[in-house]
Parts: sequence; structure tokens; C-alpha cells
Amino acid sequence: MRKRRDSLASVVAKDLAERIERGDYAVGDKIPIEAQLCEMFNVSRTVVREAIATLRSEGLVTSRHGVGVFVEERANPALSITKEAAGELSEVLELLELRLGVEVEAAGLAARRATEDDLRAIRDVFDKACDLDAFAEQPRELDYAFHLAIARASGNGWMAKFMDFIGPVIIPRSQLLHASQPEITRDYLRQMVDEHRRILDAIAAGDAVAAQEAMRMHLSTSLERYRKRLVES
Amino acid sequence: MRKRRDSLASVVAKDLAERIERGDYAVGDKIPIEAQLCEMFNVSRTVVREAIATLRSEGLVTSRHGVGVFVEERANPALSITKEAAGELSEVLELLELRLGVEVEAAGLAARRATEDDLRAIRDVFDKACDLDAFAEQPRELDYAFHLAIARASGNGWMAKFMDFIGPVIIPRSQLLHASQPEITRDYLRQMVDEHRRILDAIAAGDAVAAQEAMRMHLSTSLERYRKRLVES
DNA sequence: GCCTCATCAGTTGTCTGATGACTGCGCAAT
DNA sequence: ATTGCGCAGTCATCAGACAACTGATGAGGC
Repeated sequence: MRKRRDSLASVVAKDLAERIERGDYAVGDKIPIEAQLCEMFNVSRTVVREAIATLRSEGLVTSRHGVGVFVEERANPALSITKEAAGELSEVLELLELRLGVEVEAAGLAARRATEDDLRAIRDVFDKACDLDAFAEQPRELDYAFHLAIARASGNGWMAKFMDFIGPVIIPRSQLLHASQPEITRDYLRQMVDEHRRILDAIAAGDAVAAQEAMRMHLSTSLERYRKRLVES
Repeated sequence: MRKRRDSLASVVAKDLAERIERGDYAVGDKIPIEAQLCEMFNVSRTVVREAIATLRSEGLVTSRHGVGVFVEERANPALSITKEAAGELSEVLELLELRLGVEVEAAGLAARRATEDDLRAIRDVFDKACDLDAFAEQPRELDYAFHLAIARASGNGWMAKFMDFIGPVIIPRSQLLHASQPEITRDYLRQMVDEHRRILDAIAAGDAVAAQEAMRMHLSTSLERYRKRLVES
């Protein structure tokens, strides 16, 4: 008896969502009015209204005051990362590959389009990380900031958004891994700064191909590091 | 006077969401009970409940029957494309650039990892498009199917997901553009098939760099086509 | 005949009051 | 000290009413 497990409103919402998804009500159609839905599900109007509020917030329907509730075009494809998925190391690896593709392109675009301000922003972050002591304190954050600055410099809003999207997933997970296996050595940091420098120089020089190549190198090495850990675990 | 523009429930939901986002109520905290919220916003419980139903469906809070409503950990970063954004030609261009980065990488990975089945799937789609008559009938769909097959062959689930995510946005918009400016000539289709062939051959040969290069070429040309239209319009 | 506008029916939005159901806590009984 | 019970707080649901809005219809003026 798990009837009591889910609220009536959520049951109605799920049922309606399913019907819409299945095409019982076509896009643009008006779904039954509240009174009819009450009768269909044997619930009060409160419940129906809450269910519809849910669907509305999910973008499945829109309400028009005094007219009715209409099925909305399902045009909200979303790439979302659930906590479970981000927990798997293999998933993080795949995510890194995706990130590599985007960032290589971002570096290339940045080399072609970066403004003076963009360059200054990248250089600022880079300079901060040059101080190895500061870098050692929050390696993930500074590294991420560097990459984010480049994405912004690409002049492509979606790339910056993509980094915003992927950042919170990459950083904390990495910290977890880092905590269990703290192998960030001075040498590693120095190598990182070198790689960053190559990227920065290429972008500053406006050399798109070199920037792409440098970025690919940089991300490939960290990808390899993760891959090793996967094998080990 | 746009007070009547938004429903009270959505106003309350937005306000509460903002407070939560701002940290007025910390994660795990109980937010004020319904009665208090009614007083705060001078609305009825119906409105408050609908607002909370919205927040709940967005994952910002969870309700515990008989206890209270609690702020949930915000862990659902999502990259989503709204219709408004996808409508702008310039946005589509930026989206294409993002796609280029991902697909170049996907092509490279596919060259290294594609199984026999993967290759067969890609080849199947390619063969279909070789029949120029069939290709001419649904050029966007077949082109997209080809790219999707490659993303699948990359062995990276996120890349396939990314294509799923971006496909519905790219295809219909392209059709719109196409309808207003039907310049898909026989020559263009033939060129497309050639470009596809180069990609396919490189992947089949396991040559990652060549596959990347071919994919970059292919997408760059269509990117240029769109860019021209942007200038024209 | 055609246009304008008031009216009206239908529907969602909001309010109100009441009751049911669930949880956590304290208190009493053992 | 432990257990069981009841109570207060809170969310969930119900029922009914009125307000606000929309689209269509029809009457009236031109």
C-alpha cells in the first residue's frame, strides 16, 4: 500500500504528464477543464490545480486565464547532470572528454576574437596561479577560473554557459578524488602553469591552431591522470 | 500596471526562489509555514501551496507531511535551451560553434573506438544519403542522423546525449531558414556526401586526426553558410 | 450589409473555512 | 529507563464561493 507514499497532486501530475507525453492531448490542445479533471481523478480542485502548477513549471502546459490550459510544445531539451551520474568516475571521465572538445574549440575562438579585456582577465587568473603557494591552496578553483576566462573570451555565450554548467560538477568531484589521493605535487603544479602559459601565449598571439593544440595537450594530460585512477580503482 | 500580468502564485514562487538562492534560508532549513507565508505575501493558502508546488517540482524544496517544507540542496545544474534563445539566428550560430567543438572530438574518439556495429550504423546512414533523391527529400534529418551515429560511435554517452539535446534545436530552425531561402542545390548535396565520405573513411581507418580534420571542415562550411545569412539579414 | 460594443457563458485565479493525515515530542504509566 | 499514548504543529485535501479574464454572440447604430 504505497498510496500514501506519493501525494495525490503528484500522482495526478504524473498521470497527466504521461498522457501528454503519450500524445493523448496534442500540442496546442486544451486539456480538460479543472472540473472535469476533478471528476476524472476523484480529487478536489486544490489537487488538480497543484498538479497543473507542477506541469506548468515543467513547461509542459501553459494556463490562460479565462480560457483553459493548453499543451505546450515540448521544446525544452535540457542536458542535466544528476548527482548519481556525476558520482561515477567513469561518467566524470566521459564528461571530461566532452569538456575537452568544447574547450579546444573555445581556445581557438578566443585566439581569434579575444578583446583586450578578455586577455587581461585570462592573464590575471594566470598570474595568480603563477604564485605556486596560492595555486597549491586551491588548485582546482584557479584552474577552473583560467578555463572559464578562456571560454568567456571565445565570445560565444554558450561556451561560457557550458563551463558554468560543467564547472560545479568537475570541481567538487575532483576534490573528492584529490582528498582520497592527494598527489598534487609541486612539480605537477609547475607543469600545469607551463601548460597554461602555452595556451595563454597562443591566444595572445592570435594563433588559433596553436591555442587548440595547447589546450588539447593540457586537458589530455589531466584526462590521462583520471584514466589511470579508474584503472587502479 | 503589470501586476495582473503574472499570477500571484508565480510571483510568490519567484520571490521565495530568490530568497532561497540568496541564502536567506539555508539548505536543510525549514521555511516559514504556510500560514506565515500567507501573511508575508498577503495571499491565500491556495496561492502559497501552488507556489510551493512549483518550487518542489524544480527541486528547490521538499515537503514533509506534518513537519514542514525544507530547502533542498541545489544540485541540478542544467544546460537548457529556451525557445526564445533558439530563435535568434546569432544564437544558433553560437550553438553551432559549440556543436563543432563536441563533434570534432566525437569524430576523433569514434576513429579510435568505433565497433563494427557502430561503423555499420554510420555507413547505413551514409549510404542512404548517397541516393541524392532520398537525401534531397530530408537533407537535415539524414545529415543529423549521420552525425548522431558518429556521436554514438564515440563510445561516450554524454556526446550522444549532447547531440540528442542539440538536435531538435538545430533541425527545425534550419528548416525554417531553409524554407525562407531554399538554396539546397544538387551540387551542395553532392559536396555534403563527399564531406561525409571523408569523415567516414577516416573513422573506418582509425585515423583520429584525419577524422577530426574532416569533421571540422564539414561543420565549418555549414557554419560559414549560416554566417553569410546572418550578414545578409 | 457591416462595424461597434455590451453582454454572457465558460474557465482559470483567488479566497475562506474546515477536516484529515502525518510527525515529533513530552508526559505518564510501567 | 523504557514504552506507549496523546497532543500540538504542520502539511494534504476537501468543498464552496466569488473575482477576473477571454472569446463568442447578438443587438444596435451607421
